[in-house]
Amino acid sequence: MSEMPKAYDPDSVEGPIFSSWMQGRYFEQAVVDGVEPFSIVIPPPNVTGSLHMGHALNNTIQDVVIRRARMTGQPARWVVGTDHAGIATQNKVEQKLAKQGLSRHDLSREEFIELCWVWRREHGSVIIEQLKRMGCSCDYSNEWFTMDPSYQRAVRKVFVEWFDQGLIYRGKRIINWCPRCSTAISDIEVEHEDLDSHLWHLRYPLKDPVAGVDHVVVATTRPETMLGDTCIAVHPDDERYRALVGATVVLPLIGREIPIVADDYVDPSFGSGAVKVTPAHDPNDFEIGERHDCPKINVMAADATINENGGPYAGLDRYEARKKVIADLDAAGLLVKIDDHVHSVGHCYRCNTVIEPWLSDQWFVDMKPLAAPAIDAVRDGRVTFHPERWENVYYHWMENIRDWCISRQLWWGHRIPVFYCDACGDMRASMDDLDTCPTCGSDDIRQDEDVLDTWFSSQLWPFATFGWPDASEELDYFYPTGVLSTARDILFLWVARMIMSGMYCQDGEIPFRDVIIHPTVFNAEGRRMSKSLGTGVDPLDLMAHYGADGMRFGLMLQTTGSQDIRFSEEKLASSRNFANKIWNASRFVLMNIDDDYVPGPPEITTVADAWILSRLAELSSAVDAGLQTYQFGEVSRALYDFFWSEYCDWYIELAKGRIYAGGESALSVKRNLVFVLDRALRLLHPMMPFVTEEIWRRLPLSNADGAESLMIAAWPSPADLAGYSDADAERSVAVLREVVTAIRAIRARYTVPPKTRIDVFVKASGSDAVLFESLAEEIAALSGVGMLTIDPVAEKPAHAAAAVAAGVEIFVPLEGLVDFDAEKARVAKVLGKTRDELDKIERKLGNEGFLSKAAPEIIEKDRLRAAELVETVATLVTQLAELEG
RNA sequence: GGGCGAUUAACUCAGUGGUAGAGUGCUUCCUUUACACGGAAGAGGUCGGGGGUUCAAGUCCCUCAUCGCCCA
Repeated sequence: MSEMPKAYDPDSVEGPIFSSWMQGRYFEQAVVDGVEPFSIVIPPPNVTGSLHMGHALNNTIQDVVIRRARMTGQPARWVVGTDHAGIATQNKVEQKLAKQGLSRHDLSREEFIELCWVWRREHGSVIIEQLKRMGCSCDYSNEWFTMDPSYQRAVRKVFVEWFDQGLIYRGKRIINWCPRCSTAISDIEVEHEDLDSHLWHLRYPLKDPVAGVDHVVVATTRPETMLGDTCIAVHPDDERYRALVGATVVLPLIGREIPIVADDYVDPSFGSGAVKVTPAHDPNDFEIGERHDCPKINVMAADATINENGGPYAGLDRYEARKKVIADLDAAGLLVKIDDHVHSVGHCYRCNTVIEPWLSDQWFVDMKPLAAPAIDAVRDGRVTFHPERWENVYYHWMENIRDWCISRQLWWGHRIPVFYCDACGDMRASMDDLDTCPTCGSDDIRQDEDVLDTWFSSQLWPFATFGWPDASEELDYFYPTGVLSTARDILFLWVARMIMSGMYCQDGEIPFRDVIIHPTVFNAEGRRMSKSLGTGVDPLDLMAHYGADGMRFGLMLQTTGSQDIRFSEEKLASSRNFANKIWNASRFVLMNIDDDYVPGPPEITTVADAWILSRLAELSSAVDAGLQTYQFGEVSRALYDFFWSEYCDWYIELAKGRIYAGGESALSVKRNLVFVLDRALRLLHPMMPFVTEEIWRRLPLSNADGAESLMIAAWPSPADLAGYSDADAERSVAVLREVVTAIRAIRARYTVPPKTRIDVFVKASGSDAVLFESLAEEIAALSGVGMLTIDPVAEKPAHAAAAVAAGVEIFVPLEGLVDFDAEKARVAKVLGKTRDELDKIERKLGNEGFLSKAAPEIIEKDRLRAAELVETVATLVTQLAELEG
């Protein structure tokens, strides 16, 4: 066994440990008949992506959950892979082409798709490698991609079934068009942002004056769309315009004659109360246009320039057209006024370009029939959200769900398997590509040009990754999965759709039981981390500084159910220090294990032994329960406190004397040190897999406790350790700690040199005296005491510092050192605080309501506390009097 | 406009009815053979404001304020 370096060095440990896990094939999990499995599917990262803080957090959570499950003996599989990210991947390849002065239209569709595959082979594994760097225990031998051949069959099967059942339909609708990506996107891929803009009031002349009125004023936030206006609408009850309904307006700049119609949609209080209606460029206007049978004139091309329908403005970009339209209207005296106005503008969630509501032919999914069972699954608890409040967000969206636009005008992706016969007009969805029309036999047949939304394929992830649509033992075994962990912005894009499609495709069986919605990681200023804004932090840099364990644990410390994370690098630094602390504690234990050490079970020979084992038992139940309810912050704090503030600060310190003394006591304390370290490392392993594994392999364990690797060692079950619970030992050590701290405080107050032994008198009688006698050795060892005297009638020497701890008085003779004035001030302050507390508690005990209504154990606790406080006050009063005398 | 969340020590945050906690920072002391990525001892909060319920409220209810997010 090699010597342990003085400081833990993640760099030299993480690589070899990870390789050993891969070599041991511990991440792989086959079907085990008759044993309940546990599985997780990773939210497939975008194949073009690289690890960001959201991934780092989310994958740490999944790794913690799956590692615990694996250690409990459940067959555990974590499915990994990437999604083909239609827009993003296509962008990457187009950028590459652009460098050669080419666009995808210079290539055939097939050639372009082949380039996408090449790109994926060359760059698509970046994020998978980064997951390995983090230590994620995914099954990398079974990596999936949403364009895999069997996955393509899954997508096609769902499309064809939904098509045949009428759940998928084609229609000419207003959709969200991204002019940069040159494709439609769905409603939930649009992000709305309030922008400062204007409300332009425009004067539209009437063809013929009505009752002396020769124009109508309309207000608009998008003046350039007036080129496509096909009517003016007013509210039917609006007295101002009643006479004008049915009149004709001559559209300025264009000259088209358009009617004034009455429609309930119009809000008479907004703007002038009259609105211009552009049915091809606004979803509400589309509806008005439908109701009044107005033409839908599309004035914009796919790149958001004005098309030939825009007359003199054809060819202008939408914003140039806006400027020119306003200028021209102004010149014609038709611009009435411009108000400041804030309005909500949709942006593409991929590229942040302003979305254009645009009329076009697209494919949609009718979501309501799919949503109904998925709502029930959450209502009746088959699927549970953590934190629970996200269930309401889910219900709200699902109950108001709208049809999903699934067609994308891209080449890279799952091509829509719909075939049109130009000879007979047949249109059908087909599992197999068609060369001839099944109806008329013509070969004049073509496939739809569009591909499907990437989310259409990734919604199938929880079952397509187990081989569906083929019958599969793995699907039967691992589906439904146990946990889905994700960021909240994916709730609708992904989680809800997985529940819907999972239940549809798997006979109503849900895809996962628990959904974890983890916090969002913001930067220190509370801003969203963004690569383009430079406000992000790179997890790879963090791992380089703090180790993968430091980053993981630092994130876990910050993960609570109630609050987003304002990312604190300090927490990572303290987590790195924590790893080093554990390393050094282990180093101490191993340095003291000599060649003739024989592994064995723990042996309780002192109160400290009983205490640390009791604390271990408590830790195991806290960690086990906490992980099962996804309380990652609480679990990590429990582990931190146990290792640092109990095992290191007290148990190891108490062990030193016994080790140096040798003999039987040395052997038993070594066995306890090893046993507790072993079990605690197991409990910590899911959060800090590397450092725990590295240390654990060095531990001298008995065959019963050993395994090739910590990651497949047995999880310490709370039931196995429950027998070590010992309330008496815990109380005794609490007293020990209080007294030691009091003596150390006296030493610090008078700067007694560390090596100087001091004499200490403890004034205790009865059961107190017995307790102190039993702890005398430990107290002395930890506070540098030469002679400890326990005496029921101890008298305070003249030159002595004094303290009250655990209800007893402690004297430390310090000839010539005591500063009486400082001592008086200190005692007075402590006395004041103690009296305040006593007053409070006595008021409570004098309250009839409290005595009659509070729980008896609470009252008893307060009585004991009051009694102790009374003694403490009396002692302090005496001490103060002596100091003043 | 509707909903959700937050407001606790200088900073970042735990704490879902019974004596206010942690990490970091700060002060003092300590290079004691596990660890200076350390040890010891300290200082520092009327738990955003107001009202209510309760024997008891940081914790439950109402209300206001501020900040953030989502939906329309």
